Amino acid sequence: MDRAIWWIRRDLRLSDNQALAEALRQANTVIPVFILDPGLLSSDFVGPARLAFLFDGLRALETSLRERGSRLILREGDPFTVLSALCNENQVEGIFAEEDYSPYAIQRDEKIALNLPLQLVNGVTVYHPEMLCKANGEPYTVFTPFTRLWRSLPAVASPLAAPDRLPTVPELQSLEIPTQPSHPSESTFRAGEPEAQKRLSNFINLPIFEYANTRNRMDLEGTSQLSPYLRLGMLSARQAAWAARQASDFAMTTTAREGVETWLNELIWREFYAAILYHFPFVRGTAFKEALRQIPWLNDPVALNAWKAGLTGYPVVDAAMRQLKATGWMHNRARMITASFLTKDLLIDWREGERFFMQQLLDGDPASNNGGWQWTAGTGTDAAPYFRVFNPILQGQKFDPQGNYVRRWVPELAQVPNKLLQSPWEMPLEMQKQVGCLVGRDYPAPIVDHAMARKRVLQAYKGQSVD
DNA sequence: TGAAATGTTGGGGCG
DNA sequence: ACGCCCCAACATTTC
Repeated sequence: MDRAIWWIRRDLRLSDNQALAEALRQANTVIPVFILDPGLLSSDFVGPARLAFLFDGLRALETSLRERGSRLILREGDPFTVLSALCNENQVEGIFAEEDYSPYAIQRDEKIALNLPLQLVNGVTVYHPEMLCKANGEPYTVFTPFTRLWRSLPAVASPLAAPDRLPTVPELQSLEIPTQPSHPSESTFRAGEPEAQKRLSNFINLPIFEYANTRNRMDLEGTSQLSPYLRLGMLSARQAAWAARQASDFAMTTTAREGVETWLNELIWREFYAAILYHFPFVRGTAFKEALRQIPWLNDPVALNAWKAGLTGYPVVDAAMRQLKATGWMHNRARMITASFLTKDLLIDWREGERFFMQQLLDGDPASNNGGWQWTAGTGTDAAPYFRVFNPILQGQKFDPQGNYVRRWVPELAQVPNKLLQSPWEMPLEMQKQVGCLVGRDYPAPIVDHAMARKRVLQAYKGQSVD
């Protein structure tokens, strides 16, 4: 064909882009198009942080396109309307896009494919969810057999190189990439493919070999922090999995091998939740476990706001929530702790937390975020049992042993001695004065007593659960 | 990818 | 030397 559109959605990269590669294979001229979809941008599952990251990512992509003789066409509106107009006015014969498995995307794409020549190509995950089913065709709902199958599949294909040159794009009208909204004040995530690839290569060069030991430590940078880049496809899942394979060739010690395998496992968790959402789209909004759809939530709006603001009186919870707001990212261990606190200590519906995380996180992904929340709430596939209640004090002591994480994000506690840092209300009044932190004035008293809350949530879940 | 409650063991102080 | 108690330390069970 002569002209095709590369419809960019969550694949803001030129390297290892199977949709772009297929468009280039089939067409002489490829028009890169991104559509600002009001239906998505105004959703309450989107917030300014990720929008700003998206717009910066588009700017970076446009730069890369121009360097190769192409350009980015930015339009706004309902995708079907926009694409129809583009096709009619420019004799476009094909539209190529990376398949997206979220319910909204599936519905949108099915409707478009009825009337327009849309071809979907795999790429959001390494393997298509349809490939990751049991012998009888049923999807997996337990992670362990899923990961066993994932690892047994033919080796991950090597990623595609970015094309050196791209065809010239006809003169088409294009919007300016918005400069609003602004970034979280302390975000360290620079958008764009070059940054993503640099971070990946840094990570597999050394930190990956320590990953098994350091990944749970909130006070260290033990994780790859690649999730925002995977979210918008500045890095492909295949590039990440391929890099892990390369790293495993250099893993000489047991620790190093464990590090690589543990990190790969996290990538497979991402594929697992993508497959869950693909096969069970109702999990967006409904507990996977039928027996846990009637939990008597308290949903106290005051408590919810305290949680959002990082003012619960539990230092590790507050540190994490403030990190989220300030940077658009939160350590995974901290995500589990804050999610457990919201659902189990405060007895607030996991959907409230899911939505807030989607609004705040640069990496907010409908599948992974939903999977994580349902896991913690105990309502999901292969989820934590309902009686697994995190103790925020013990979690802080274990995974922030020197308290550097808490001190970084909750500066009013900076002078509190280590022993009482995770439970500052236990400081004698004399000590509170000495360290300049009166509990109840300079830092909140705990909004709930954990021991009481634990008993309460076990009661609330009891009888709701059959297992 | 928990934590609390309960049970067991074994060393040491002490009469 | 012996029995008794206390209580860490560790293991198991329960939520």
